[in-house]
Amino acid sequence: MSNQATHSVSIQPNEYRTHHCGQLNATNIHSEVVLSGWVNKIRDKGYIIWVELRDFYGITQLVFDQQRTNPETFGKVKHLSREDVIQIKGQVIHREAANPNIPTGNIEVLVEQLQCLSHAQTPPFTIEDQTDGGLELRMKYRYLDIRRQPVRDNLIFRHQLVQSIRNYLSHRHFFEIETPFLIKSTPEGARDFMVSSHINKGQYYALPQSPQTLKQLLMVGGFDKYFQIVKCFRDEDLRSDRQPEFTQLDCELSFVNKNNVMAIFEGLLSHLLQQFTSYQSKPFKQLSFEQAINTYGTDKPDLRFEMKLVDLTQLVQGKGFQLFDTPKAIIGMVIENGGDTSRKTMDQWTKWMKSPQIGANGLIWVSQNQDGNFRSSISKFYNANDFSQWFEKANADKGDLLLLVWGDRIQALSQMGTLRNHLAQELDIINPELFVPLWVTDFPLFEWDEQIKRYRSMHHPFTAPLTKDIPLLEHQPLKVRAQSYDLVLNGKEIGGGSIRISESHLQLKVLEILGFSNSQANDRFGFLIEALTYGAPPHGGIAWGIDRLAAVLKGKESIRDFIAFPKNNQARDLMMGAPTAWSQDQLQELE
RNA sequence: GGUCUGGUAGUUCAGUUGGUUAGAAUACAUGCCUGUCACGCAUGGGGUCGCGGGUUCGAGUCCCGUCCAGACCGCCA
Repeated sequence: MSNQATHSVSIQPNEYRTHHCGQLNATNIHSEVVLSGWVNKIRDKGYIIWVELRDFYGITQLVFDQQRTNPETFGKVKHLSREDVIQIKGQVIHREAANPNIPTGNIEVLVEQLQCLSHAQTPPFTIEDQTDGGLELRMKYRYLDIRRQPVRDNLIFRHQLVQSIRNYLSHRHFFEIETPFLIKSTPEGARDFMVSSHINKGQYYALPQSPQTLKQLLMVGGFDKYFQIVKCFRDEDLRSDRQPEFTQLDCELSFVNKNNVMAIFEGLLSHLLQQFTSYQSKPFKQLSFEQAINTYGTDKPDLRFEMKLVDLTQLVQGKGFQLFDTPKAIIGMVIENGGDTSRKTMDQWTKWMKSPQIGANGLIWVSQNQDGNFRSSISKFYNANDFSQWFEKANADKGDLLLLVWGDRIQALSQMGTLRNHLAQELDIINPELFVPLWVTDFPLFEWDEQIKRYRSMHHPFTAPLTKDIPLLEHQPLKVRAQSYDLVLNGKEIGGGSIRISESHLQLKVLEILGFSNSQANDRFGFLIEALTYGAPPHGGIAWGIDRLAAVLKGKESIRDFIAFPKNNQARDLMMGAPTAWSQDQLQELE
C-alpha cells in the first residue's frame, strides 16, 4: 500500500505532527504522538470506532473507544466524514488484531484529542487503488485522483526517472541550460501555439515545438555538452501517447559523430532500464530504416516478439491468380502454431484489416496442419507444391499459419506491420517483463508530400545527410539518407536525433530543396544560418519523450497517467475548463 | 477534417421485439453490533434516462440533429 520510496522518510516535528502516518511501529508503543492527515476510512462498531488516517507517507489506524476515550472526543468522531483533514493527539498502543498488509499494522493510536482542520464534502469517487471513478471524473477532480496511491506512484516514479537522467548526464559533463519559451515561429513541422506581446502590438511569439535551433546555437556558442528537461508545445491533435505540451530530454554535443551520440545514450537508457526494470544489459540492436520497414512494416518495430514479414511477390505471381498478379507486392507473415485458427477468427482479422483505419484489400490465409496438409482460402489457384515453397521462403513450419496481404508495396508492408502488433496483443504473446531497445538509423532525409507537392524533411531541416549521399542532393533527393537515429523501446519511439548540418551553404541547399529561396530561408532561419558562418563545430544530439519513456518503462499505453494535470482528447483541461473564449475587453487589455 | 464506441441514481453499470411505478452494486443518511481492517446487519433518501426535435396510442429503447467523453485514421519537421 505505502510507497517504498516514502514511508521510511522522517519528518521535522511541529504542532501538526510528531510523526507521519507511515512511520509508527511496535518500537513507538506508549509514545504520545500528534498526527495529521485525511480520513481514509471509518469503521464504526458503535462502542468502538476505527479511523484510518492517511497522509502522503502511509496509513495509521486510529481507535476511539467508549471506555478508554473521553466523551468529548468520542462525540466528535461521530461527525467525521471521509476525506476530512484532521489532527489528533494520542498514545501509540499495541494492535490486538494486527494487519500484516501495511507497515503500521502492528500498532494503532488511541486518540485523546481530535480536531477537524478542514471538513470535506463526499468525494465524487472513492479514494482507493481500485477507484469506482471513470476517467472523466478523475480528470475533473484530478486533485482527488492524485490522492490515490497508483497515481501518486506514477508521479513519484517520474521524479525518480528524471532525477536519474539528470545525475547520469551531469556526471558526464553535460550542463543543463534553460532556453526561452517565447521564441520565433518557424514554419515546417507542427502548428505553433501563439503568444501575444503588448509591447509589440500585432506581433506574436511562438512556444517552442522543441529547443532545436537554440541548442544548436549553444554548440556554436562553445558549449560542449548540453541537456535540458524541457516542455515542448505542439498544437496538433492528441492521442493517448500525445499531449499538446509534453516534456523532452533535449541534448546536444559538439565534435561528435553518429556513433558517439548513440553510444552515450545507449548507456543512459541501459542504465535506466537496469535501475527501474529487470533488464539485463546487452548491446542494443540496430536496424536501418529500410530494414525495419521491410522486416516489420514500421520504423518503430516491437522486437519483443518475432513475426517477421516476408516479401512473397515473386513466388506468388505468374500463376494466373489475378488478385495477386496485378498488385505491386504480396507481403506475408507467419503466425507460429496458428494452423488451427478458426475460420471465424480469421474472418474477424480480415474485417479488421479492411476497416477504413487499416485500409487493406483483404487478408488471405494458408495453414498447414501437423500431417503436412495445406488449407487455404485460395487453394483453387495454388497447389500444395506452391504452398510449401511459400512456407519455406517464410520460414514457416507444420502447424503454422501464413497470412498474406497484397497491394502497393509500402502500404502492404505497413498494413501487415499494423496487423503484427494487433495480433501480438490479441494472441497475448508479449512478455510484459521484457524490454527490447532498438536503434533505427539511416532514415531518408526527405519524403515527398503529395498534398503540397514538395519535399519535406522526414526529421527536421537541420539534419545532416550521410556524407556519401551528398552528391545525390541535386537530382535524387529521395535517395539521400540522413545521419539520424531513432531510439525505439518495445515498439514505441522514445527518442530521435541526428548529426546536424554545421555548414551554412549545405543548410541553404537543404532548405532550397524544401522549397525555400535564399531570402525566405534567411528570413526564417537567418539567425541560425548566420551563426553557422562564424565557426560552427560539427555537432549532433538527441531528444527523448520523457512522458512516453515513463509510460513504456511501466508498461502503460497512456502517458496521461504520468502527467499531474493532463489535457484530454480535445486538448481541454477538464479541471480548469481551459481553454476559454476571451471577451473583447480581455483581448483589448492585451494590447 | 474523418471513422468507431459510449452517455440511465453521487459513482460504476444492467435495462428483453417499443408497453404498468426504471433496477443492482457501491457511496450517502439513520439505527443496531465487545477488535474492525472490502467489517457485518436493518431501514431510508436519492433519476429532466446528456440536450433538442421526430415516428408512435405509448420512447431509456427506433430515426434525425446536437453536445460531451474515449479509441483510432489524417495530422504530429
